[in-house]
Amino acid sequence: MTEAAAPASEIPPFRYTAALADEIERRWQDTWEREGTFHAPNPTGPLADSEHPRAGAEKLYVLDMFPYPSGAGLHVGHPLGYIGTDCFARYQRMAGRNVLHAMGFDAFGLPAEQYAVQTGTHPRTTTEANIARYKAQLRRLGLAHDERRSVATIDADFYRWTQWVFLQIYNAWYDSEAKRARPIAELIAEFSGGSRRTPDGRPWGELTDAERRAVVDQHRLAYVSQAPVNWCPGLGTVLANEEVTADGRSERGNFPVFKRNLKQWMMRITAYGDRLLDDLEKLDWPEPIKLMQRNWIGRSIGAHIEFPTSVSDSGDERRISVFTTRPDTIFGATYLVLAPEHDLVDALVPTAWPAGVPQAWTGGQANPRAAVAGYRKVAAAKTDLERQAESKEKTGVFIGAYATNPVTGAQIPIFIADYVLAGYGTGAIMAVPGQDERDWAFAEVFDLPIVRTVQPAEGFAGTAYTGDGPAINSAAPERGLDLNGLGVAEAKARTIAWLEAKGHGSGAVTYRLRDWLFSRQRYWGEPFPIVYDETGAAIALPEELLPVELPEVDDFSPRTFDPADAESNPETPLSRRRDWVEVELDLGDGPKRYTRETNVMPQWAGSCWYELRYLDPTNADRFVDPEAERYWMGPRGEGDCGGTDLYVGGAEHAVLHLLYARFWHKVLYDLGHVSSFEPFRKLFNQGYIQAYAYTDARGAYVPAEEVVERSGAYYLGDVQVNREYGKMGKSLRNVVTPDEMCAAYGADTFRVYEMSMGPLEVSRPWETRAVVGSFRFLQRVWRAIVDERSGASRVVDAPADEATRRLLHRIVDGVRGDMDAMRFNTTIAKLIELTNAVTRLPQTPREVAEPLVLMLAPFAPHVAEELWRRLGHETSLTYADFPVADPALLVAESVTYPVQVNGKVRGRIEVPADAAEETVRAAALEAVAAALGGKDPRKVIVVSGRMVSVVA
RNA sequence: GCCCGGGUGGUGGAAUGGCAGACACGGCCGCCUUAAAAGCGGCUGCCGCAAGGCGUGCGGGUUCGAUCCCCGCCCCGGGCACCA
Repeated sequence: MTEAAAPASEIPPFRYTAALADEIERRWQDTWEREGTFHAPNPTGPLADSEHPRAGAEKLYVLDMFPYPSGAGLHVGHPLGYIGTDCFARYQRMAGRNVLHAMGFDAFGLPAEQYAVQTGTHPRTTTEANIARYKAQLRRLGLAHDERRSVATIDADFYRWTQWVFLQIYNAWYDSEAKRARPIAELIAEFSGGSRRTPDGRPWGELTDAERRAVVDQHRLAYVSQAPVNWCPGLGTVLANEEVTADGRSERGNFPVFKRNLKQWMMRITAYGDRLLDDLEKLDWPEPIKLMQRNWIGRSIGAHIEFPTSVSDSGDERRISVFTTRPDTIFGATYLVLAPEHDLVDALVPTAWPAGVPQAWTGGQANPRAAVAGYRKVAAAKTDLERQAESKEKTGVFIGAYATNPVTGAQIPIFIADYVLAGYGTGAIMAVPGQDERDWAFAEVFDLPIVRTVQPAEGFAGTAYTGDGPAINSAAPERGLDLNGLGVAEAKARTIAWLEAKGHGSGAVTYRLRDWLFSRQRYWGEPFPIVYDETGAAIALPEELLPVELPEVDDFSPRTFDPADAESNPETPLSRRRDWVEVELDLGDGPKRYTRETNVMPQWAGSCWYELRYLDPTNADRFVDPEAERYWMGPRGEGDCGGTDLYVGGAEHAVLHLLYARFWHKVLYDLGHVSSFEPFRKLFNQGYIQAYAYTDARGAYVPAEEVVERSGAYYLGDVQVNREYGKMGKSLRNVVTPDEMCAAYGADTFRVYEMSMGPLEVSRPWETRAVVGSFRFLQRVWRAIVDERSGASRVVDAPADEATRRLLHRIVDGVRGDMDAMRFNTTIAKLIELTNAVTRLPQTPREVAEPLVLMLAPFAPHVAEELWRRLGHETSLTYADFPVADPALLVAESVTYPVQVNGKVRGRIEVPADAAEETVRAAALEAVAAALGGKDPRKVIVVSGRMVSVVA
């Protein structure tokens, strides 16, 4: 032994160091895996276990939004929510519940496909390698998942059931009377039995096969439509409305998106608009997320009103149907506006201007047809961004035709203008400038009449008045309608009744929500279980032919185009595999040749139902066993929606994933496949961990970990750099990984740090140098129980002193409350408080050491298991009872009251906890006698157990 | 423009009508050490030598008492955006 070895020996041999943490953590991770510690028993089936300590216990289903396994691996921000749910799940297990917590992978996605296009590596190869890496990183964090239940959406065993759910949706229709989906066979039965009328009234038996199929297909919840869709040439695929940003670009890649009429698969989510909206009431979700869904669905209640038009050149009588939320303002409808692309425009435009048309209405054109064509051309050339920028400036052109206001009988001009959208309502409005800002602005530009039909409030100085008030100028006694004096609500009801009685319209509801565009021209997604026959009709494959496996291809790329080439057409990667596309099948009428659907499903498909597969991941006969679903997700009584007990993830999925998943779940509910009618009962949005990034004078990012702060400025060496705050990312050179933190301090320290840095729902900056505080905390806990020099126990069986015992029970009580409410940061603060108190004691009483270790276990499970063992326990603490406070010890013996005089603390008194109010009052007045200066107080308020306030 | 969420020490945050700043980082001082690191202990909102005063974005209000409730404004973050 030489002198050189001395420094190392100065660290006490049994100190809780990173090396010891690492050893403990890996050992316990192996033990948990070997013993299947976190397996949650199902009520029946292969995952049932009647011997399990929680078999038959009250259940709790805790769910994370499962990740897309990206090639970059995890940074410290990613596992925040996962650690949060893990701490909560571990606590709930100790509190007696049977907790289901699993982790899977949303593994179809664009990045692996784009990588494949660049390198030729199969997306499956990349994705599976990424999943393996994620699993290793997550395992290192000690997350207590039931690993038997892990699924990946790319596994054929999984997507077989994604395809199966698609078939359920395809083979269903929405019965708007019953307000639920029903099997398509029941619709066909109604048609053939004659209880339901065919669209054109002919008996079902007289329709050809093709006609029948067309009628049925019009009702399906998944259908092919030739409709305007979002075509993104830069990505080579179409996109859902939800995937297009407000300025008309793709959310992913930021490429321009164009409206094109293309044949695509759609999902009839609009049929569920009402229920998706109304059932939000049942959900325990953050209010802002509910609001975003409400806004996205955008239900408007109003009326459809029919306006007869002047007879067109062709001699047809045409009526224009408008949608309005303000039928009560119909007396003020002084013109109509159609969207430029509205179907009726061409039929209505006459060849020549009527007499006396103002020059400003004509767009400077010699005849209406030229005016319409000219306006359409200008409107089409505008990008969405330009439209927005110019949204204040109203443009339009008169089409040369007039309509009749059904209530006033007045001839009112018809315009086209781009402020009316083809895709909303009927694509036409009655313009009421008196009560609508946009109509007012348009009326001013074209000098159109403005009639107020609601008396503005006293002192109103604006233009259009949209508030409530009595109706004015709204009587047509000769037509049987008089609204004058009525409030808005009453006037609406009266008008709708009149419209319906006279056949001029009816009450109506419209939605902003559009049907969901469900096909993508990509490779790396679920193939559709659909083939086409020689007539081009779509035919669903029978269940026995599932899964339709994704074939191998040489070229993973869809054909992409110049991002600005709006006239290009999609071409799918699968369409190039002709030997896969052309297939011979016997679908009941002998072997025939069919062509496969070559689109694939969007990335959202797998995430629409994965939470159900966790419940019964090995089931080869059903997507989920009904009993397992009822146990884990079933309603908890009359009116309850059921669903997972907790769902944690980022707010960025507020509309997309959460709306689609709710929709699928409701279809499955209607068809009797699940007992819950909402998938996620409680939603919690975790915040994000963000980071500082630094740029030098050239704007290039410099390694964030090498930057130091000196007197308020930031330096890399001697060079001053500029600080930015935002995401963590490779290109920003500010990534910190959980792996680095585990190596430097251990997973337990990392977990404690992430949970202690703030409330789970709040975003906050990462600060590596602060992690040491959590490390010191765990070292103190360790030191309280293990002697650093000898490794011997410092725990004694002698009882704790009264003060320590009271502190313990107060902390236990607080910790329970905090854990139930997922306030992990304040829980940890309390545990630190207790630890700091114990640290000051010469020895650690067992009656404090054991509950401390148990309360620490959800956050630092490895070191807690290790200490639990050193405390003499032979089994894992996973199912040990979480400490309970003794209520008798929560009542303080004496209370210190601050005494305020005129709102300022001027003294303190200590009195027995059960002192009468008079006693407290007298003691308080005595304590502040000096401040009162001999005067009698005007008022004395004694807040029991809190404080005394004296008004001098 | 409209709708949400939020502004508290040098930093992350705590307290939701009752002693503002729990707990932690950082900083300062000390112990240990030849020294450094680690660890441990003390102090640390601001002004002031002190007594004391001031202090939760700004202005007002309710209250014995307001970070908390109400009204008006400013700033930051998010969502929606001609939706009839």
